[in-house]
Amino acid sequence: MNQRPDPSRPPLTRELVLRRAVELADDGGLGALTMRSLAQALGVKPMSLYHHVANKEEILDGLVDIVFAEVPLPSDGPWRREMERRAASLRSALGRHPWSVGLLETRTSPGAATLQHHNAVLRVLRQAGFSIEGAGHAYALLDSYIYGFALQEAGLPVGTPDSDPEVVAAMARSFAPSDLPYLAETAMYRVMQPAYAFGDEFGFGLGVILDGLERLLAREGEPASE
Amino acid sequence: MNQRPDPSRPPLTRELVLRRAVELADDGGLGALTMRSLAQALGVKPMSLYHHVANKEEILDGLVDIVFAEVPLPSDGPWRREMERRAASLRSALGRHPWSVGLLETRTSPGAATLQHHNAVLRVLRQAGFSIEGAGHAYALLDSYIYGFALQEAGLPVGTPDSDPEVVAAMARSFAPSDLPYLAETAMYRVMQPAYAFGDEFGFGLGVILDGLERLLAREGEPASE
DNA sequence: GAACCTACCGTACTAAGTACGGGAACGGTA
DNA sequence: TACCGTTCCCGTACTTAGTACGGTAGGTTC
Repeated sequence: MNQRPDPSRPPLTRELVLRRAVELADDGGLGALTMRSLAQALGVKPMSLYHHVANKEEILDGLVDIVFAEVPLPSDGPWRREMERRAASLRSALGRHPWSVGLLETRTSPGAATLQHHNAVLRVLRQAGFSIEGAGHAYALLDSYIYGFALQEAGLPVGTPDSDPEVVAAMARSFAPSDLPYLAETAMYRVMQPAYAFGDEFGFGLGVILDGLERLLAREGEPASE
Repeated sequence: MNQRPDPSRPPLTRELVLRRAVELADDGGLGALTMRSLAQALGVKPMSLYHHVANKEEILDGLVDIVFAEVPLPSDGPWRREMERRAASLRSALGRHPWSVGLLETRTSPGAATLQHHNAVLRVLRQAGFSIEGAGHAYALLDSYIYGFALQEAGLPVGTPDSDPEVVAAMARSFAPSDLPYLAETAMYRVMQPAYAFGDEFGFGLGVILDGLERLLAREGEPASE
């Protein structure tokens, strides 16, 4: 019937569609992102979206790439500092978009930003002196940690503080402390520490890992290994 | 109309429903698990399921707990060996049920098996000499790594071997090696190693982490810290 | 001015979750 | 034997998704 009912609305583009999709997923989760809701958010009818993306799968692939695009590429500083920075930005990007962690499991075709990101990280590691294999080890270890941490954070009820009274109460209802004394002990300890936030654990684990990688790097320097 | 069209079929139970649900998810992914498909697999009509579970959410919660129930509880051996064992079993359980990794992100109410599992792990760590806080650090670090690793493994196309020719080909199509030299380098290296499998990375990272925790434990022994 | 293209929409089909209201057998109980 | 409650199950139907199919209005091209 009509081409553009409201001519003041800018024409749809793939970029615009993806950006709005991110917003919808951010508040409301992936469940709130439907072709219909997305169309409505864009002031458009559902089927119009299909002129800019092939299907919903393609939108989901695009979303992952947008998240990676938000993580600044590491640059030329000392490798350990660069990796710390990257870990922090990646974690915060995953935290800003909690749905992205779940998506990583299913999305198998990386986008351009994702590939560039991987390349930049490998560059830092290689130039720091890691062997190809060592860089692979290091990268797998770092990313496993970061993803896993983000996954656990995403599983917590909204606020980062683990001491959310409702959660503690729900937990207390679900088991008798005497049956699970060690769990109860830790739960107690955390409740008593009003400042405790699970997010603070991140730095600790990252430190352990980077220390380990530093040792690996030193060992790779020696010719003894092979 | 009729109560049980096929009297030879055992009556539905919550357990039976959940077990079949696991099977459906195992082959076919979470997407293949619908109330309708589940009912059909059980030889029953969809609405019958609702007499044993409140809704699909409850099924999903149950699935996570089943996965944890498959992981043997650690026992009284040396903590490092117990943690290695647990890491291996947990990873393999997550690998057998790749959908479970994604579920962890959304499921927030742990089941009985899950709670018992946490308790048993904390017990090992505490009895090994970790402080409450140290055990928390250690646990968060270990699980982040294990979950994250499983997440990355789940993201790989079915077979564990990263050298799956189709994937490599798809990657090669999606970027010019000269633009992403470091990524290309690693991709090449892996293709040339026919034996390379991402799964083999697991032990490396775990070793780094356990080494770090061992040092932490030694440090906690000293009184200097506080 | 005919053919084509771009951007969009209307309609309609299919699959999924599930509310609602039975109904058939079985076990008391009287 | 008649009545009744309980357990397990089913039929129907509503709602919300994704998306195939086939337009249509306005530009663009020759």
